[in-house]
Amino acid sequence: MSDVYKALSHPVRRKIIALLRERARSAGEIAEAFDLSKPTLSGHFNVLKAADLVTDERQGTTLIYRVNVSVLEDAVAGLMDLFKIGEPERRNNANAAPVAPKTTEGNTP
Amino acid sequence: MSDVYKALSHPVRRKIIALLRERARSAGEIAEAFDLSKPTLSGHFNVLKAADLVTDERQGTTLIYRVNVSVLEDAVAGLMDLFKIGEPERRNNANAAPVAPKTTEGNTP
DNA sequence: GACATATTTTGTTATTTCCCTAAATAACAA
DNA sequence: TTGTTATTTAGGGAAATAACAAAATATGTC
Repeated sequence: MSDVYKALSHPVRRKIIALLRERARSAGEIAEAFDLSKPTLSGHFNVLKAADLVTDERQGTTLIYRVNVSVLEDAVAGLMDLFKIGEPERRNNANAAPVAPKTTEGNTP
Repeated sequence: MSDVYKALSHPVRRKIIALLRERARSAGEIAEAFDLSKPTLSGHFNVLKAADLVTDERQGTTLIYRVNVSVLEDAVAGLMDLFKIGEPERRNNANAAPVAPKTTEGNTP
């Protein structure tokens, strides 16, 4: 799930998702939408697949890509949780109890 | 707004946001929560500031960091828009009208 | 088998990112 | 001014990322 943010960090990959959100497309179709070589796009597909944001299915010689909607929704939910949208943040009590704060992820990447 | 995804792509920066979401903290306080040097954390602060995800305010010799909640909420909204959550995606009509699809961002990064 | 099409993998290069130590800056106290 | 604390900037090295051309793989047709 941490790969999702990395996958979303590149504008080309975000646009690929936007294209696939409209309809499923072949690798070649997607490549036409960019001024990049097919190997470069293929690398972006791999990043998106590693993050489970897209799936591919072979139809003859072509590969059809689709978005994985549930993972997308999880990403939004995770972002909302990260920001705890809804609950107000405390304004400024830096002198409060020095309790170790609970956080979502590990310290040393 | 494109810097936001890049800022969120690193686990340390996401944890910084989670910490600041609990309460405002000084740079030193945040640094204590990680096994990284202060200059390294300072670099992460700069990325978060460039994305406008946090603000800082000097109090004497210390710098107090806070999350910028509105930008966080915008990021969630942008993500929901990217995925058009709510509207169902079309399943497979790759032969549909060849209209240039409207996307959110530019082609050549 | 030989050939064409669609896509990926491999190898290489350039750029960016992340981390560190050392030095610089800012604010304040003595 | 001198010193102390808090934080940043500067410089550099290792690793990751992104791009390309060329070669390899997969599928289908003749």
